[in-house]
Amino acid sequence: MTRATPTGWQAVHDEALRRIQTREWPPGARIPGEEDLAAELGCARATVNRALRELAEAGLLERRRKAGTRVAETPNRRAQMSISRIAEEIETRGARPGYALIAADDAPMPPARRHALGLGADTPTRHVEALHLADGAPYVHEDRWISLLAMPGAANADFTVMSANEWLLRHAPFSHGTLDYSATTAGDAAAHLGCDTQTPVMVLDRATFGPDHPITWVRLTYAPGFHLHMKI
Amino acid sequence: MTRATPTGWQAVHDEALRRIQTREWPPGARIPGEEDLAAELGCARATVNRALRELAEAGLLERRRKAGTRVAETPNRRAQMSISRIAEEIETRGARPGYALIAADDAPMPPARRHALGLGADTPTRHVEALHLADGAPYVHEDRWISLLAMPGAANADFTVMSANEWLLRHAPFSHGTLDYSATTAGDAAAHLGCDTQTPVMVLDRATFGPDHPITWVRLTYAPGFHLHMKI
DNA sequence: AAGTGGTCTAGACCACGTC
DNA sequence: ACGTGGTCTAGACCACTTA
Repeated sequence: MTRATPTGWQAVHDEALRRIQTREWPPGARIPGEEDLAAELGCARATVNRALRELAEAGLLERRRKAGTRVAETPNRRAQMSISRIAEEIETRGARPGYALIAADDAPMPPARRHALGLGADTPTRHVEALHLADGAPYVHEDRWISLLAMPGAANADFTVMSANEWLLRHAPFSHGTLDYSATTAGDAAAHLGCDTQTPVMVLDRATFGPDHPITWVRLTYAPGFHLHMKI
Repeated sequence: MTRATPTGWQAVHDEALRRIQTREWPPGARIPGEEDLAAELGCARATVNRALRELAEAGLLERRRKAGTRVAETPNRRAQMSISRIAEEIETRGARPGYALIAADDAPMPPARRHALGLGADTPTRHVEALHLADGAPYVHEDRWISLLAMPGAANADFTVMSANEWLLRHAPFSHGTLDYSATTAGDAAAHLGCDTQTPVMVLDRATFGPDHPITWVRLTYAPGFHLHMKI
């Protein structure tokens, strides 16, 4: 049976989503095969495949060869957030970004952080400490170590005008990384953030790796009131 | 010029990624068109399209009709995290999940939260308060309101054995939602989490919507030491 | 006006995993 | 063994956007 309007993989996607949400395809049920759906909806199998693949990536369907496609019982949805330049993040929040370098030196990297990044004890690093501002107010404190093995150019880079965050985004052959958010007291960053040392703040520890070497480890301590917003 | 091994869209994906990382295709540069790449790599244009589309979705390439494909100058990568049943989240951390209902009643929903969910003042709700445990220790405190307009079945559901979290995952026609993480003091949840009221903790405010109606609003207050881990 | 990516098609072969 | 999804192909038309 052919249908009137549904052409395009998005139409197939929406129709399948509708059937899932209306429980026409209840949780756990096996849905028709790609061939059958293509015939029913009047399109090619590749179009159905594209639509169902997106729904599977979204966690709503589970697909296995031979076993067919089933509606997920307890969908594991994925929340996404965009990781961008800090200045861009501030602009997105409708504020004017500012930046101030606090220190750029050779302060040693704490062993625990060296280990988290998988960096040998003898690998040279550069330390950068800075403050990012939103409309002139403290937004986030950045405490970073950069591997000079992966980024030799960081030894002579000038971080007074361009933040290490942006410099690395432009120059590092970034491949993958980990993010670790937690809540803690402001502690040493309190002086820079203009709050009490006991104030609860959000902290992001991030390790970044290139295709061959670890690149950088950074702790971002956000000012009180920061919210991490995501959509799903 | 044809190549030896590269068949399959993943091979094309990896080859393109390599050229980006080695700066053979430097940031900002325009890369060859799909037709040219297909000829060079010895595959069909659709295969190249699939590969480059994934790289564009990852934020490494920017594609525009007629203008062609360019390497992003400051890539906006997307970090992903899986949103699943709380019990599953606890199992993933290698602990035995536990659950205890604290209260299931008709406590009124605070106006601010009603507004965040976009719920009218007269829409009936059900309130559920519970504690999730990991290896017997407090893991997260759940404070939730469910719209009885969207989920009339919630009025009579038994939340003593199955948490509202899991019940909703199984029964709600979930479509989209927002997540909002922040750091605060444990406050009222301290008693349940076994910590001081002044201890910094991570809080997640989540609003969930179905295709037609708001479904639920929940505040999850995580025990001290909780880390939100993501990969990119 | 023309170039580029976006998508669809019909057919084919393959890989995997269940039966 | 065989059914199902995963992917590739060659060709085509279209949509968007820039020149």
